[in-house]
Amino acid sequence: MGRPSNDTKSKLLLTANDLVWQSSYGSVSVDDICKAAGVKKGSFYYYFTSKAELAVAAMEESYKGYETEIFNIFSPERTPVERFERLADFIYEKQQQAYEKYGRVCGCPFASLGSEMAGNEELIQKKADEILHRQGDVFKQTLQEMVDSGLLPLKTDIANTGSQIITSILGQVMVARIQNNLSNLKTDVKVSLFQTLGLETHISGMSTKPQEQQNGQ
Amino acid sequence: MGRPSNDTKSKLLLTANDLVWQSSYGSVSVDDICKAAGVKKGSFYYYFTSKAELAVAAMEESYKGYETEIFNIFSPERTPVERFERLADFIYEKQQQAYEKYGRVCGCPFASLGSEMAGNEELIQKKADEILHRQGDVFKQTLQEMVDSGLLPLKTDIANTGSQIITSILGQVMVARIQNNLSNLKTDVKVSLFQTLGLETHISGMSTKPQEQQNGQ
DNA sequence: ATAGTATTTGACTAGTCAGTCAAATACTAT
DNA sequence: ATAGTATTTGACTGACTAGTCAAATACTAT
Repeated sequence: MGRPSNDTKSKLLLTANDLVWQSSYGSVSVDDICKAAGVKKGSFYYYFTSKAELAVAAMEESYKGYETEIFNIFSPERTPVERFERLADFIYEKQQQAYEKYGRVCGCPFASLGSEMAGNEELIQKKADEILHRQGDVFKQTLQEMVDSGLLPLKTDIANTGSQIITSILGQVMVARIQNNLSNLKTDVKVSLFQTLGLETHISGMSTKPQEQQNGQ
Repeated sequence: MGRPSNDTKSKLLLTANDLVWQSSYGSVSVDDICKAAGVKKGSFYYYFTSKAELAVAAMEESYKGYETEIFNIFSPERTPVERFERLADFIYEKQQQAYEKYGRVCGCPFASLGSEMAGNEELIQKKADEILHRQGDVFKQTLQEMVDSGLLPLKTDIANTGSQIITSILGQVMVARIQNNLSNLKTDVKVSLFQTLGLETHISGMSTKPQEQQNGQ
């Protein structure tokens, strides 16, 4: 030992993300993260000065990956409507994957953590806020395109519509976590997205509502 | 000492609610709650068997108060539209009061706590879920009235619309907490509410959007 | 007054928490 | 091979954690 695997830091970031996403910042200890990552605590404090600093770094690391997928979904090759359709599917897929991996609906890692620690750790709150803005900017850019191309009325309040999209998605994802139930997410994200945009939903297999049941424990 | 003030239990419930709402379940210890309530730890465990049990009891206690206000807002004396208008104002007022009292935007106490502990404390998750349903039922009842009276189209999916209302509000309130900023809440809850209902907003001083700034720290 | 009960108290666990540190180890450049 | 540096280790804090308990105290009914 001494100076081996240089992925110690990224292993810590990934592990922290996993554990906090499943449960919460408060219920995951530095020891938990170290044990799960196979790293000794001394190493942890070689790379990070505090638990909160790790959390912020993990948020950034995780969001960077998410962001490239979002950039891809919102690429100019797609029509604006296709982008939002793909977004809705993407959100569902992410939650579905997390469900398979962790055995429960996990919600939005950034918003959950941001909301949990908003009153205690300013750096975490700020990072969550920043991520919200980065996400919002992507939406607003496409909304502007839609206004320019006549798909949306000129009087559209882009900033407001953008944050409506974000809040609506976050609300649905948070409720899915609380209910530990993905079934509402499957179609409703798309429905409310198109309703917010004032567009008709002509998507296959998407009437107004089926209703299933699924609930852990 | 011995058998004095019989409000020990309710003082604990109230204090727990206050502290957890401001910060989080994980960052508030039983000692914190006891100290703030002026109660010794022995007494705490005379009334509650665990921290989680207290949290659940505090949620119920707090929601009961909230619920009577909601029942009032949704009383048959008001028209359905008035009810939802009043609801939006009520939500803003609550957050405003909490902001004045605690110095920060606090969000929804039930959803925040429910989301935080969903992966760790099943009883808390279940209680949050139950509260979501109780709230949803009130909405759905009024939505049914609106369909019956022709205010909403017959084909309206009431269950879906009801949960859209809830998720949209929760999303907005959570983002307000993360951003520690109430200004978007003031008009946007009403706007998105009426948009979800497919009704025009003819409310005084409610165009689409002003924009202020307010941010602690 | 006295017996019984509800409530309070404070001292007590035993484990966990975030964070520290000096020493050991492995790599890199010379 | 050797000197310097990056990284790892494990043992160590001291404060805090949720929860326990026997004894003390205050109320209620008689």
